[in-house]
Amino acid sequence: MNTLSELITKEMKAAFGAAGYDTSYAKVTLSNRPDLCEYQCNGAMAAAKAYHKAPFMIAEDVVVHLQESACFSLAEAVKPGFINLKLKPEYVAAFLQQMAEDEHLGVELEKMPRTIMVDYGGPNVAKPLHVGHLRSAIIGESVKRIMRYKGNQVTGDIHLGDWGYQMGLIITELEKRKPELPYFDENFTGEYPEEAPFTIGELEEIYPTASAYAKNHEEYREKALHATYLLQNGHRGYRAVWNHIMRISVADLKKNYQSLNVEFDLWKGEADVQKYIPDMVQRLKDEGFAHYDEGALVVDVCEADDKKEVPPCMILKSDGAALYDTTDLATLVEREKLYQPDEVIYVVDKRQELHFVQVFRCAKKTGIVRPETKLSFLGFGTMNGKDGKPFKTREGGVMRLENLIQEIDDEMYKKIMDNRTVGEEEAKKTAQTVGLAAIKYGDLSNQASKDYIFDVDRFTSFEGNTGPYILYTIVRIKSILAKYVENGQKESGQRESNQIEGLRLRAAENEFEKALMLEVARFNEVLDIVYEEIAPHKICAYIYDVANTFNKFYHETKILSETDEEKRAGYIALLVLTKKVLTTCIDLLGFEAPERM
RNA sequence: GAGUCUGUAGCUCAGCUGGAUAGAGCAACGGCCUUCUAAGCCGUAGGUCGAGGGUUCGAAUCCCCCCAGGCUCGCCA
Repeated sequence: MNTLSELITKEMKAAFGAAGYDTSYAKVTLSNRPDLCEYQCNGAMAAAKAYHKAPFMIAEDVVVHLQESACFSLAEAVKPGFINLKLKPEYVAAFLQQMAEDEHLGVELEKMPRTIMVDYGGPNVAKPLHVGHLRSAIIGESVKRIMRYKGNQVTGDIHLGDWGYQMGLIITELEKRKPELPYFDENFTGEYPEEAPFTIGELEEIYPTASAYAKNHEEYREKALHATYLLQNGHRGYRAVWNHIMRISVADLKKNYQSLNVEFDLWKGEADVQKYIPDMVQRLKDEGFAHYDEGALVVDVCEADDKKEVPPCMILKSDGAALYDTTDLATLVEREKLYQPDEVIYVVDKRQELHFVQVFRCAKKTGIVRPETKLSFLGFGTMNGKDGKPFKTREGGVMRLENLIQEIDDEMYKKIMDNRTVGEEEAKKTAQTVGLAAIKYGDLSNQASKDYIFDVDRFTSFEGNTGPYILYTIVRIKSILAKYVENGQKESGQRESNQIEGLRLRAAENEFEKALMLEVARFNEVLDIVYEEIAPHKICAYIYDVANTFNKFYHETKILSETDEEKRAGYIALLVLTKKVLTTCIDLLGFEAPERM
């Protein structure tokens, strides 16, 4: 289905052509002067030079051909050379009707669906999630959903950090505490216990303890490094411990991500791709891509038009160990082998950009991915506190994600209990739903690539451009629709479940209704832009506009008490569509609306 | 030092493939609940768009140059 702008532009092109001007000047855009018109065309001014003619005259020539148009109620030439446009209410209503009947609300699916992998999340096993993990999860989830909505085959991969030094630390600390465990008995040949020797709580305490201790105790550090080495080289007991760590930690991570409404299709990690490294390294050597430089094995990735020197991609350290370049390349090896993605999107901290430039270039150059595979880096900025510095707890430590969420939920719960008389159970659940929306909307309404300030007070204040405001608007609509159904049942005594579906949109009769219709009609156009630019924040901007326009309409219009039955049904049809647009959008952002709040 | 991003109202942010009077929200001040949820709506006030040049009929937007700040710059990830 075309967008409204496309349809209008088509009309405008015909008019430009009929008036004898090139149709490329006929682009119509949303008006930036809503007091004057709904849409506008600035092409006459651009065309003035080419035709050696005053812009206003060109505009007048064009406008003549628009007077009989089926879609414009107003088409006038103004001052320097603007063409101001207003749409016929019936035209807009017909457009919305078509949209309402379309399964995808008028959004065109990708004609050539692509296989896309979104690499996001990236938590480290055995370390608690902290606020640093929040943005990747939130943005990545939204990106995944947006790509999917357009009809692509999308896979979300969490890319666990499960193969590093932290594992050696945990093993070392565990051995120190419980040396009697069979994992540490070199002569043990039996079955290791199925039960893990620690709980998730202990695990989370072991890592920071060990990490801190290692910093001050060289011998301990050496031991941990050695343990890491042994683990990576197949030490049977350590491998068994590693399995325990993984099982417990992943279960906990799943729980945490679930509470964020974040869902991964793949739970792959660094450990999964270690097996590809030897062959990959060998091939890079054999085919002459890699060479030794200062003792390390590297692949040059600088290019002729680089403005600065791009350091080589490092494959092996001087001591022969793999590092993160290696792992990311091996991950691409596996992805190519198993999934052949057309595109891989990395949703990671923007400070890692150089690393990914190196990896992407190396992967392309060495044929790890096909030349046509698109590798995209979607870097996000830092989440700062009110002071503009990276977000910390009051004590200056790293804020755990759970605590942050809890803090927001508590605030929300208080607010809900203050405002309404809802049961405690419902209030608790609603608080979580609204709290999550507050956090996600607060994040996603900013451009992903920029740093932003996470202000708990602002996000929990729930006024203005916030997630809760959006939810409140949806809840209002739901409430009206529910009452409409209820009233209908009372009047007719019937129990039709679907009274609000299938009602026809009517031409708007007042400016508030029309404004809402025009806003809702922009949905497919906005989604195309969001998709092309991978810009979730534009969804936020859009639904904020929709919510505002709806609330104005709501304020000016008596919906349920409207006596003209057809008119009332038309309102309901509009509300149903508005609700669909809003709920679809928040679903793409990764949160949902409660029934009441 | 090099590269890169950012600088818009007191605060937080849109707008940036050039267009009419630079938009929101918060904070401040003033209105609107016997009527579909006032977590709402309406209004007032608040800006030499970091500075200076340039291109253009027209610049927050494009180019140049400064200023300020963030981030990155081979053996941690």
